[in-house]
Amino acid sequence: MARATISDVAAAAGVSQATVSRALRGSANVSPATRAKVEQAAESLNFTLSKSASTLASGRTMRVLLLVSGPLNTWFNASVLQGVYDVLAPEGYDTIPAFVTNREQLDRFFRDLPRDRNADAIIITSFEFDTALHDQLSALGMPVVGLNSPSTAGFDASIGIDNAAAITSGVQLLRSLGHRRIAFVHDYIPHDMVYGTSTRVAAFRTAAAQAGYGDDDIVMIGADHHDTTPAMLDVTAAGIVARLLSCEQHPTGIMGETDEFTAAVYKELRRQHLAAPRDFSIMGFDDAPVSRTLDLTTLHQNPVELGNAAARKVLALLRGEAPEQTHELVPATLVLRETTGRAPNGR
Amino acid sequence: MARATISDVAAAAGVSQATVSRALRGSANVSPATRAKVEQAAESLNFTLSKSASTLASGRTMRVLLLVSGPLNTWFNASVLQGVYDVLAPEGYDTIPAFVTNREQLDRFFRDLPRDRNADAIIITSFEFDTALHDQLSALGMPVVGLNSPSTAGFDASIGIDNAAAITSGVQLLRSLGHRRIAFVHDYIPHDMVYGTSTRVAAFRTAAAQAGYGDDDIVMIGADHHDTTPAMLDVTAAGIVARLLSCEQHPTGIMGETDEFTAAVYKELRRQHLAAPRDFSIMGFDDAPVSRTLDLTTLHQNPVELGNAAARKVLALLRGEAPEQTHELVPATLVLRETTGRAPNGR
DNA sequence: TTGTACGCGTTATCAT
DNA sequence: ATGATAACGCGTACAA
Repeated sequence: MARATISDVAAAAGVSQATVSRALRGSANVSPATRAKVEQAAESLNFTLSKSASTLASGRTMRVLLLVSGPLNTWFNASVLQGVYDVLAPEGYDTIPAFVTNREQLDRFFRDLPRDRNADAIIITSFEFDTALHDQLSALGMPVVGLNSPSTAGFDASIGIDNAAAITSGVQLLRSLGHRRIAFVHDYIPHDMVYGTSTRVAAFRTAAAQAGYGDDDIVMIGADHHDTTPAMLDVTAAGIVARLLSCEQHPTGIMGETDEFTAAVYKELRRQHLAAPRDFSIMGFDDAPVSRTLDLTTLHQNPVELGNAAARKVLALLRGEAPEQTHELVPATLVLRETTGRAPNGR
Repeated sequence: MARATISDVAAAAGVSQATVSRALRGSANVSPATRAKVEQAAESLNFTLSKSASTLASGRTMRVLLLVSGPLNTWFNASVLQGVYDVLAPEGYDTIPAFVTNREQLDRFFRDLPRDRNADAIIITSFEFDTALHDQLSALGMPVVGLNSPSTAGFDASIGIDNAAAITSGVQLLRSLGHRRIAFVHDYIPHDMVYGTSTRVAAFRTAAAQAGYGDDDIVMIGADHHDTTPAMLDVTAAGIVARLLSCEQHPTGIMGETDEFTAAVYKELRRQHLAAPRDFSIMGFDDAPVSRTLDLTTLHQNPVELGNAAARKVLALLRGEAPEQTHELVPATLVLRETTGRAPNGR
């Protein structure tokens, strides 16, 4: 059985192709009677419109790209995908995930994007762009919405959490608990600056200074490579803890860039027979599931909702409307759990 | 600047459209000289082939659907997606994720799939199908590959882990450690049987029986609802632990259906001042990152590699070849960590 | 409200 | 190896 085409349906319903097209897409100017006839004919012929043919004829692809930084199987990226999918799918849009791992891939991605005509819009998450890239964004010729991008330049709309404010509240928590020396532990920061990892690092620096910590009271320790395999994470964490504990007078307040990373550091700390909050305080960032299972104090964000919001902005832009809020900054709120408490005596 | 079309390139290169098409797709029968001319013309006009137009003309969409059971933001599903993407993207295929949460959505999905002509193949993960669905699969009219599906019926190819063998090895571990009574804790099993959650439950039952456990020595405890939010997970786990500990003589060997679920149960157990492996042994399934952070004994599987393999089978099928192995069953291997040990005395 | 007819940008068939 | 041309299946002015 060859596939039914729109003209088969037209013939079966006794109307023209154009009317079938209008009826099936819920367009106006179709009488209820004809619409019913057409729908029935389509149903009995087991027919739906071909997305590719529609795309070719209309110019709309009904697809939106989701470009994430790094692998798709992290809690954050997967949750954003879920959130985007949730609002796009009911509207008939496909969500096409993509990711790049280095600057070269990113450049090629942006170069091919506009001419491929394979998507109507793009959502870009967690990228740290230099100005050259902002120009590329504008040249894309389609709506571009940013998610947790440090700058709004080049984006038609964006949503993100207020990293700076969140980290400030974290720093202030540690200070109010009496921690005289504090540390920030973070992932590897690649030189080509594709990833957005440095926003929180910078935020910690300034927050600590503002809270009155001197340069000697702050220690920043980053991973020295970018191998994210679980096994390597433990090794990385071990190295970080070694550096942490070998400070002349080691920090007792620790903030981590993400919950996953913090969990590894925390684990190594326990392996050294140190306990939180007895011997130190430690807090993560994200409120990922692992922070719950560890009762880790953290800063809450909801990537599913960020994805929802980004997708809604895309939809508005695609309709030619302005999003309710063009550039939105939502707070990440402190969640107190069991790993933070008063600084140990004498520190 | 209007977009360049294939005929613009043809004109610029001084050849016909047909030749441009052949040259740009790396087809045979194009002289190196013309190919170079064409490529250069395309480059200078900033041209690439339109996927939609190609699809319409050729019938190939260069897209494959990935249907997962449940949300995309679980470790397993996100990892499968990553694995599929990794092998499909270099070949020029888009990976389109989709998921359904109940039987009705699933039926509609399958009904619309063949007539939408929006994908060349489909990968289906972790679904428990009844026979009616197997027929629908065959009627899809495109390659269908299964991933961790309990049966191979209806699939053109499949890959999955050997749940039964893995669970048997887990049960035997507990028995060899001296646990006289054992329990299996698992997620909610919906009545419409869309999810594949029952495979491991059934496997545990038979493995326990074969290992010599009597009916009174086995306790199965499932969640009584399907709310997977992190906060509810803790509540669910609390209920399960309550039931576990209020048994006449409670089991000391516990297996969980997944690491995530097991982690929640384990946490509640610790909250009751019970410690593993001192008071009980507990093991998970999957070797998800959380099992590492908890040093949880578990059964290892690698969903990224499963995704890779499934995608490779799709590619083979699409080329009209037979996959290297049509139906593949890979072992899930026991990973001994810190939460299992000899049964407490007197039990 | 409905129909006519053209165009969307390729691929594929058949010549040459 | 290359060129002409007919599909591919739909959207959309424009006309009726």
